Amino acid sequence: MSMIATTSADSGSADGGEVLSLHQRILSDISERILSGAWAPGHRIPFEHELTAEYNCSRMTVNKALSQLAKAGLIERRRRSGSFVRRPQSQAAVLEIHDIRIEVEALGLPYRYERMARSRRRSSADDRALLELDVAGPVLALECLHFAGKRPFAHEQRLINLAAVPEAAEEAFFETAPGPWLIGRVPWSAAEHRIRAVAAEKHIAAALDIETGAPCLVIERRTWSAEHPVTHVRFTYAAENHTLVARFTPSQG
Amino acid sequence: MSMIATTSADSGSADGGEVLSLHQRILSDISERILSGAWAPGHRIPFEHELTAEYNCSRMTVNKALSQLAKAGLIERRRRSGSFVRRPQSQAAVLEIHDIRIEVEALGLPYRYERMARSRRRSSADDRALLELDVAGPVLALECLHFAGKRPFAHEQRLINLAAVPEAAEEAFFETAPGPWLIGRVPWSAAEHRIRAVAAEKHIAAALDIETGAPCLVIERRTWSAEHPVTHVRFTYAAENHTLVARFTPSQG
DNA sequence: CCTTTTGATATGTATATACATAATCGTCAC
DNA sequence: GTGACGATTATGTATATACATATCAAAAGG
Repeated sequence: MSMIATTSADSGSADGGEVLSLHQRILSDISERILSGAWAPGHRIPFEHELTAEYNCSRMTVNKALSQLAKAGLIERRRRSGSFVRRPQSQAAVLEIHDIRIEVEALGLPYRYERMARSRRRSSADDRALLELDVAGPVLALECLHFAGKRPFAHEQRLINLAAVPEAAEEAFFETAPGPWLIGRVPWSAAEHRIRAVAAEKHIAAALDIETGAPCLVIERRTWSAEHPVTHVRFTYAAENHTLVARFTPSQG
Repeated sequence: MSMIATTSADSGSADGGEVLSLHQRILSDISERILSGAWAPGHRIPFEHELTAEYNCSRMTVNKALSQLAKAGLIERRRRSGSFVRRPQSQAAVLEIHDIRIEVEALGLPYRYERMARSRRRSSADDRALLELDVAGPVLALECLHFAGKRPFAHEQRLINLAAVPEAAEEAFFETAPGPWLIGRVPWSAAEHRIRAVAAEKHIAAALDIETGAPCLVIERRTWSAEHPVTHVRFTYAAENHTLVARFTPSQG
C-alpha cells in the first residue's frame, strides 16, 4: 500500500483531449468496451476490487463509476455475483429533420414564406445560452412566418452564429428561408431537438392568428458542425395544425 | 448539531412506500421543491455545509445528491457561488419514452403508479379507429396515473386489443402498469408515435392537478405485433413537467 | 483610478475506513 | 439426500479527511 497518490500521471490525454477525472475515465473505458461489443451482454465485468488494482485507486472511485453505469442501464449489478453487461433495450429513434415547406406541401396546401425581422448583433447572454456558445461574437437573429395556404402555419425564431457561418451576414433571407439556406451551405454533424407544449405568448399568438394562451407545440433545434454551434431555431406551431409522427421499429442489440 | 427530527422524521414511508437511502432522500426532497415551484428557477439552494447540518450527515452524502441533481439538469452548480435551480426541463430521450418509471426515477423522485379505471368491452367504432382495427372484437380500456413523488406526472389512457393479447383480460393492473406488463409479454414489431400539444380537458386536468385549458404534451403510441394491432396508449403530460429531447450525436459514455 | 495580488469560500475529486445487506457456498447434523 | 446455518463475498451506503480548483471580494500596489 505505498499509495504514492496521483496515479493520474496522465489522464486520457491523447484520446478526446478532455481532461477526465479518474472515475470518469474508468466509466468511459468500460462503456467503450460495452458499446464496441468487446464485452458482450451477459459478460461479467471485473469486480470492484480488481478495478481498484488495475487503476490503482480506491474502491469508492470504482464504485462511483460502476454505480453510474448501472444507473445508465449499461450494466446490472448483483450482490455477491458481480456486475454484468445488460442487453441494450433501447430502440433507435430517428426523427427526421424536417423542412416546413415539405410538411406543408405534403398536406396539399400552397406554401408561402415571409421574413418578419432580421437583426445583426453582438451575442447577448441569452443568445449564447441558446446557442451553447461560450464566447461572445456576432449573431444574426431572424423571425419568420411559414404559411399553409392563407393561414400561418409556423412561427420561426432563429439565431445564427456568424462566427461559424459568416456568409449569412450578407443574406437578407427575403426569398429563402434560413433553414434550407443553411442546409445547402453548412454540413451539420449533430443536432438536438427539444419538443414541448407551451401556452402561446402574446407576440407569437398574434403572428399565428390564435388566442394568447392557446396550446402550442414548440420544437427547438440546435445544430452543430464539427463541434461549433451553428444555429438555434424555435418553431412554434398552433396546436391544431401540427402532429409529429415518428415510426420506430425495434433494433434491439 | 443534533437536529435529528425535522425533515427526517419519516423516511418517505406513507408516500412512495420505498425505503430511500439518505442521499436519495435529500435528492428527492430537493427535486420535489424545485418541481413544485417552491424553489423557483434562479433560486440558490442551501450550500452543502448547510444541508450537511440540516440532515446531520457528511458533506460527501450531500455532495452525492447534489451532483446527481446537477447531472439530471435540475440544478446548476457554480464554484464559490453555490447551486442554483435551473429552468425545469425534465428530459426524456425519445428512446426512453416507453417507460415512465425510468423517466421519473431519472429525476430522482420516487415513482408511484395508480390504476384509476378498467373496463372490458366490445370495441366501439372509436376504439377501432384508435387501434386501427378493422373487425369488431373485445378490448380492455384502462385509465392510469403516474406520479413523481407526490405530484401527478402523467395521465395514461390505454386500449388493449384482447384478440391479440387475451391474457390481459385476467390482469387487474393494480400493481403493474400496462406498459411494462405488455413489454414483458408481447414482442412488438412496429410502433408509431404521435406527439402534439393540446389544451387539458377538464377530466384530465383534474387528474393531473392543473388548470383546465393548460397546455399539455400528448404522446400517443400505437403498437403492432406481426401486423396485428396490440395497443393504443395516450400519455398526457403537464407542460411544465416535460420536454422531449432527441439528440443525434456519436454516442459517448 | 485601475490593475494585481491575496485570501476566503464552495464545490470537485479522491482516499481510507466502517458497517450493512444480499446472495451464495460449504459444512454438518439429521 | 437435504435442510439449517454460519462463513464468505461483492456490492451499498456513509463517514472523516485531505487537497485541488475555480471564483469572487477585498486589500495592496502602481
